Amino acid sequence: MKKPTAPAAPSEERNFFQDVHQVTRLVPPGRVTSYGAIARYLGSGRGARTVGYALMAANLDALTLQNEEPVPAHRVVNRLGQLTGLHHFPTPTAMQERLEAEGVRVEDDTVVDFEKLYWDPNKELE
DNA sequence: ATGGTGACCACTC
DNA sequence: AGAGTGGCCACCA
Repeated sequence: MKKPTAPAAPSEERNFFQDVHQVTRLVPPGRVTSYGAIARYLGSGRGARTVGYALMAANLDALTLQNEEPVPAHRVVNRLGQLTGLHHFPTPTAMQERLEAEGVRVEDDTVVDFEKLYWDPNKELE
């Protein structure tokens, strides 16, 4: 058995993280989703904060994996469509650049037509 | 072990 | 209608 006081895998993510990464990868290009939607989809409901945390870890992980499929964290924005996490990207413009590269218009760090591009895993995937 | 923080959201007054 | 507080999950000191 293992030691309950010591983490089995410090570098490995927890169930929640893995789940968040999975859902984020399901987001189609040109589409955006919100932390709350993912949190709700996972059953966390109000654990949106952890979702954002997982996204950050996902980005760092993507750099580490490099060979694996990165997590399109740039497709995840807050409920208002704002690129709140752009500060945590490798570059402050990486998130916006990537979104625009996919056809998503970003103005003032906010996704234009956010509700139109909004991709809800609960509804789309269901 | 406890407290505080964090890419947030929802409810209540 | 606007503002304030709690809640959720995970990590760090």
